[in-house]
Amino acid sequence: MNQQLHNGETSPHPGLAASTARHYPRAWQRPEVDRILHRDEHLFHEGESLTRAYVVVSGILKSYVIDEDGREQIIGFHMAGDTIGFEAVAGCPAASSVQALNTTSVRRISEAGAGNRTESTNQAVLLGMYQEMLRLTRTLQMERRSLEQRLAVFLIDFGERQARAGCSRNEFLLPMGRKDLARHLGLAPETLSRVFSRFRNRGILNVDDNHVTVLDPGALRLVAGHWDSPSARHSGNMSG
Amino acid sequence: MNQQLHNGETSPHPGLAASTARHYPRAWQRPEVDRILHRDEHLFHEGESLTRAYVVVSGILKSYVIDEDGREQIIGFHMAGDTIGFEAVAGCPAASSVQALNTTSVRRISEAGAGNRTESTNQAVLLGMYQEMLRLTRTLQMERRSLEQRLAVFLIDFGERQARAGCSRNEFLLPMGRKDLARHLGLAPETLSRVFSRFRNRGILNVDDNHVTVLDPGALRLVAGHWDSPSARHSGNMSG
DNA sequence: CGAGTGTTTGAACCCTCTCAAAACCTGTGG
DNA sequence: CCACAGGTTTTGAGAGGGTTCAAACACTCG
Repeated sequence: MNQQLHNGETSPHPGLAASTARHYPRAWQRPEVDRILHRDEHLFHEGESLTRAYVVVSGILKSYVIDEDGREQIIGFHMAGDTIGFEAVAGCPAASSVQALNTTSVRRISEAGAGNRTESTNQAVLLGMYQEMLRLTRTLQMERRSLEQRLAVFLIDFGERQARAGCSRNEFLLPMGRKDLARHLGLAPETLSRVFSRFRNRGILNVDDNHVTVLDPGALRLVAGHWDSPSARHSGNMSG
Repeated sequence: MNQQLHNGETSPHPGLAASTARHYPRAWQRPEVDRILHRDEHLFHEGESLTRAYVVVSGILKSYVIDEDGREQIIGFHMAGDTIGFEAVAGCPAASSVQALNTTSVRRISEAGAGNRTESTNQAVLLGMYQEMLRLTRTLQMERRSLEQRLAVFLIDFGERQARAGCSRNEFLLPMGRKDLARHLGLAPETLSRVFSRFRNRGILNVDDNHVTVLDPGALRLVAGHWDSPSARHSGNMSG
C-alpha cells in the first residue's frame, strides 16, 4: 500500500529539473513527440470530447477541475511516463482539464473508437485506469491527514518519481509554484510555507524557492508514516 | 453518487445493464440474484484477486480501505444499480474491501480473462471505471468543503438515488449508522451529530435516528451549493 | 527604478476534534 | 412488564490545527 522507499542510495547525477529534459526513460529510445505545450497551455479542457490519450514525454502538467464556485481543484500532477486522457478510449468527455506548468512534450498513444482497439490496448487502458483509481484513493486518504504528513508524503513520492527519471531522489526542483502545490495538497499557500519552514527549522530539508534538498530522509519518512496527530492517540479498532 | 451530479449529461452510452443482460446466466434461485450477503458480510477484501464484477440488486454496501494506522476510510456507498469490482476485468486485485451494511443482493456481471471479454463488455467496464473516477474526483472535492456542505450534498445526492429507486426524495431511512456516515464524510461522529442538530434547529430537516425528513429542500440546496465557510469569503480569481 | 506577482512571517479567529458524560435504543432475563 | 447491560447517538467543554487577514520581503518584468 505504501510506496517503497529505498534509502541511502544517492543518485549518480545530482541532476535537477534542467536535466529532466535530457533524461527520457530508456523505454522510448528517441521518443516521438506529437505535441509540445508551453507554460500554461492546455492539452485539453474538462468536458471536452477526447480522441486520443497521451503519454508525457518530458515536462509536467497538472490536471484540475473547477468547482461551482470557481475554485480550482488540482487532481494531480503528471510527469514523464504518466498517461493521461484514458477517457478517450472509453469514449467519454475529459474528466478534468490538463495544463502544462512548464514546456512539456507529449505523445499520442491511442486512437478512439472501438474497432481500433486491440486486446493489449484494452488491457493497458484498464490497467492505467485502475492505477489512476488507486492514486485517487490514496489522494483521498491524504486529505484526512495532517499538513505535515501530506507534504512529507508528497515530497517522498516526488523524489521517487525523480529517481525513476534518473534524477536525484533527495534534491530536486519543484516544477510548480507554491499556490499550485498548496492547492494540490488542499491547504492555504501560507500554511504550506509555514510547514516548509518548520521542516527547515527541524533540519529535515532545505528549501530555496523551488530548490528542495532533503537533508534527513529518515525524519521525513517518519513524518510521512507516523504522526502525533490527535487522532492517532485514541483510535483502536473501530470497525462498525 | 452515480453519474448524476457532476456533468448533467444524460448518458448517451448504453450503460452496463445492456451489455450485462446477455451475459448473465440463468441462476438457480431468483433469476437476477447471484449472491445474498447479510449484514457485515464481505463481498471481497482489499487486495483479494477478483474474478467477477458485481452489480448491486438491492441493499447497500460500503467500500473502504484500511490505512497503515488501522483506521477505516470509507470510499463510498453502493446501492441498487451500482457496479463494483471493475478490477476483476482489468485482472487487478481489489482496490478496496466491500462489505454489506444490510442484507444485500448482488449479481455477477463479468467474467475475468481476456478471452472472455466482448467488445461491449469492455466498453461497459471502461465506462464504469470512468464514472468511478468521476465519483472519486467529486468525493475529493467534497473533502475541502465545510461539514455542513458535505452533509447537505450527501443528503441531496442520497435523496436523488432514492427518487430514482421510486422512493421519496425528501424522506428516507439512512441505511448506515452514524459512525459509517461520519467516516464517509470524513468527520467525527460527534461532529456529524452536531451538524444534524444544527440543521434540525434551523428547520431544514427532521431526523429521528435513521429516519430523515427534509423539510426545506431549498434551504438544504442552498447549504450544499453556497456556503459561508471561511474559504469562500475571500477567494476570487485564483487561476494560475 | 517602480509595478506586479509570488513567498514568507505574524496574529487572531474559528472550525473541528478529542475527551467526558448524559440520553437513547435494543436485546436479554427476571 | 420492568430492570439491566451493551452499544450507539447526542450534548457539552476545552484544545489545537488551519485559515484568514495583514504586512514585510524577494524576484521578475516593463
